[in-house]
Amino acid sequence: MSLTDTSKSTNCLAMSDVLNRIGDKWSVMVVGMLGRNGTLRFNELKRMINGVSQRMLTLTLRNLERDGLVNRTIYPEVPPRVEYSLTELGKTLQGPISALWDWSAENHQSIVEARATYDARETAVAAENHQRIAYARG
Amino acid sequence: MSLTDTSKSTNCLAMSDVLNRIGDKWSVMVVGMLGRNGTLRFNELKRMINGVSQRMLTLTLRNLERDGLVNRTIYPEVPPRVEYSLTELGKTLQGPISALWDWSAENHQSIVEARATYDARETAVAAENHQRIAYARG
DNA sequence: CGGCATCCTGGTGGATACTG
DNA sequence: CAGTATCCACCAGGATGCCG
Repeated sequence: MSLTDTSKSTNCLAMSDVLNRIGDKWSVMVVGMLGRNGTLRFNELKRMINGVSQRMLTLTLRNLERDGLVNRTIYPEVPPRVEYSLTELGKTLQGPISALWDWSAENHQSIVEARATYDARETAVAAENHQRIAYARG
Repeated sequence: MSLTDTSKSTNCLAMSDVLNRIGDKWSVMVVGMLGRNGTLRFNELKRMINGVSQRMLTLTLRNLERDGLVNRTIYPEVPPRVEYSLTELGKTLQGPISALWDWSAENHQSIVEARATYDARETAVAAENHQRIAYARG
């Protein structure tokens, strides 16, 4: 499926659907972590992913499992042990996600600078408009 | 910046920040559309991106502009004309996004099937538990 | 045409407490 | 340890109406 095919509406729907899952920051983080570390337990993931709540990690993992991207293995021990890893399908996602991750690392600084420039200009424009209003009022 | 560097916390923050913008489905759609069509007007984008509201398209475009990913050109005519296109930085995003788009097209079906399998199993388990409860109650 | 301002609602997700 | 359950605050985002 080449890039030129993406104008088809079916691809928009697929992209939309996929984005609803992997566009989620926690999902990307989980796939990234599992991709690099192979197999991780629940609390290991929780510690590695900064800011994720227990609830969100649980939901994220369930969704990834449901979509066939993550394996969930339960060991019937006491205390319980549950291990997560990427499925073969999940591993194929590593490529695109790595590309995104690398892009972020490379271009984050540019974005931060662009924001600063934009905000400075917006502030200046706002001040100018304020002046105009003052003039109009006499 | 290679994949092995992504365990650094700084990269997690950058990724998180970038994901907040490009993880948004509308942003991805807009970049995709502008990438393939070069320059588009507001209502052209609105027509091409199925389901986007005027408000969300406006906000999405403003954020992309603020992040230095999209150019906004106003032509002081009547009726007004505003054209949008990707900046150089925005164009570099096309690669990662295309990769994601292609992956979606290729693997969407697998995900749909995985969901169906998962849901069928969950339903079966729920039914089984229901049986157990019935037994327990006598 | 290409917005912006306002209102309003549903869902997202955090905090907390409890369980096998 | 690895969840589940419940409550609740917040805000994302749709609908609508007005404007340059």
